[in-house]
Parts: sequence; C-alpha cells; structure tokens
Amino acid sequence: MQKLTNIKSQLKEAGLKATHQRLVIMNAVKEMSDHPSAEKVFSSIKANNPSISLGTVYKTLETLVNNGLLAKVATREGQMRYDPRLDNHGHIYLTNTKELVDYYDEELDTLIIDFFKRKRVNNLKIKNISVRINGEKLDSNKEVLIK
Amino acid sequence: MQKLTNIKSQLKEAGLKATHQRLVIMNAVKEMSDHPSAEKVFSSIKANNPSISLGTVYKTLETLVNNGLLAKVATREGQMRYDPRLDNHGHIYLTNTKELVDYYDEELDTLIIDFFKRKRVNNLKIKNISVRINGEKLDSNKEVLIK
DNA sequence: ATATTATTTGATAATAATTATTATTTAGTA
DNA sequence: TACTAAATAATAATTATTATCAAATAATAT
Ligand SMILES: [Mn+2]
Ligand SMILES: [Mn+2]
Ligand SMILES: [Zn+2]
Ligand SMILES: [Zn+2]
Repeated sequence: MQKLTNIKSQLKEAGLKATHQRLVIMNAVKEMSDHPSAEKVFSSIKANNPSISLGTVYKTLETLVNNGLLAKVATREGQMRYDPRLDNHGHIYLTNTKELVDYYDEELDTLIIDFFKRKRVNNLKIKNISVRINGEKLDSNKEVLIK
Repeated sequence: MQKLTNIKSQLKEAGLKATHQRLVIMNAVKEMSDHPSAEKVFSSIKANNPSISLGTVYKTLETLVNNGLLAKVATREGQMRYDPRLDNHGHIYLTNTKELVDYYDEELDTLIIDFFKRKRVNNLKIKNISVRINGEKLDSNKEVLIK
C-alpha cells in the first residue's frame, strides 16, 4: 500500500507524529468518496482496527483539519463531514440520501470569481465562496451528475 | 403593534392556531436581523415572556419552518439559525463574530440560474442553489457590505 | 357567553453529536 | 534501549436538539 507511505509523509510535513491511528483515519476519509461523518469513519475502520476509539476518531479528524490535511463541511442539517479535497469546490447535498457530492466546474468558478472582483467589499475579508446545490437524488442506484 | 396582527393572519392562513407563543417567537425572529439561533430567540423574548420555555421555542420555530413561515439555515459550524426571509438568497457568514448576513444580488442570481440552465442535470431534482460567502468581519462596529 | 375538544405548551427527561479529562501508551529521538 | 513529549483509550461531560406527557388554551359549536 503505497498510499499509506504518502500519507505518512504528509503527516510528517505538517509536523505531526505519524501514528497508526492517523494513517488509518486519513486513509479512510480518502477512500470514502462521500464526505464521511466521524461515525462513518469510525465504523469503516473498526473491523480492522477494533482498538481505535470513537473519541480518537473525532480528535484525529479535528487535528487533520487544523493542520490543513482535511476540510470540514456541515450538511444542511448541521452535521459535520470530512472532505479529503482541499481545493475550493462546490457541493451537492442530496437531502433524501444525505450524500454530499463534489461539484467541480471551472467555468462556474471563473464566473463567480469575476463577479466578485467587480464588487466593492466593505468591512469583510472574504475567505472563500462556495456554491451549494440542494436536491433530491432520483434513482438511488445511479450517480448524480451535472455536466 | 400592527405587525402582530399581520403575523396572526399568516398563522391562520397556514392553518395554525395563533397562540401567544407563536406570535411572540415569529415576531422576535423578524426583528432580529442576524438569523438568530433558538437560544437567541429564547433570550430575546424571556424578559417580557418569562413563562415561554426553551422547548417551546424550539418546537415553535420548527413548526413555523415546516409551515413555510420561516427558513432554517445551518452555520458553517453546524448550528441552526432561523431566517424570516423566504426568498432564495445568499448568506455571508462572519466566522469571527458568527453573524449570518443576507446577501441579495439580482445579477448573481441570474448568472447562476442561466449557468445551470445550460447544464445537463442527471438523476437529481434541484431544490435550490445558494451561494455562501465565508469571511472575517474587519471592524465589528461597522456593517459588512458587498455592492 | 359557555362548554367542548383537539392542539399546544411547560416541565422535564432523553438523545445525538461532539468535546473534555486523565491515566496509559507510543513515536520520535538521543 | 531508554527517554520524553505527544497521542490514545476509556470514560465522563457538554451542547444542541428532540421526545414525553399532564395541564392549559385557541378555535369551534352550542
Ligand atoms: Mn439572491
Ligand atoms: Mn448538532
Ligand atoms: Zn468536497
Ligand atoms: Zn437570510
């Protein structure tokens, strides 16, 4: 598993100890494509790592976020999810399945960036602008796609 | 107070009993311009209405949302806030002060709507699209404004 | 106006998600 | 291989929110 070696160096680079727990948790978030919650990460790793506690999962995810290795995003219902993609992108939240799907579109990015470039922003330091699409997944077997 | 009479008819129209609690809570959300949490609504009304309980505030806000009289929006940190504005609009979340500020812009709306009109949307029924701006408020006394 | 009744409320308990505490363990270093 | 600061496991605590249910009340009928 070459991936774990890569994660190991990411941790080192961030000045974090490369513990087994961090490797496993970081790897789990990267493998789960739908922005897992802490609970989801916990249950995905527990078969192979029964000794890792839920508290450690929460604390580790927080550490990874604070050190810029993961992003954190709230669902419309207010639950926190973890995102291995660090670049700015949008999300589609499927209200019926609670899936959170990435949405990338160069053109939309440009459109929005250009739009705000033309605006006067008073008393605000913008950190990021994101588009969120809420909707219902129609066929739960098929993928959601906007293209 | 003419406002309360108006709220009363909104409640009736929605098929809800116009209770004192509902009038007071709805009025409080409308008066507080920064999308209050249930706790904030509770503390804003408790001086004049010491008998209204926090549970009632939560349940009433939920009822008002379910009947289309209020909207509900999660902050980036996952807490729920209540919004008296029902039309589709964006929000600016001020991470330092936790204020949630409305952002209206016709032009941006049109831009986004037109953009998605040109897209193929597969297996998804879009309910709404919103733009969220996260940033830091620079001077806590002055207002945030994008124009 | 009063009685009737389905709804709503207040008090309280319960739950869900997350964070804190602390003794024990471990990764990185010497 | 030993040392030590940092991390973890187990557990308790907290925060935000929802559920329960007996008592109160708004809307309707008399
Ligand atoms: Mn708008
Ligand atoms: Mn929550
Ligand atoms: Zn994402
Ligand atoms: Zn708003």
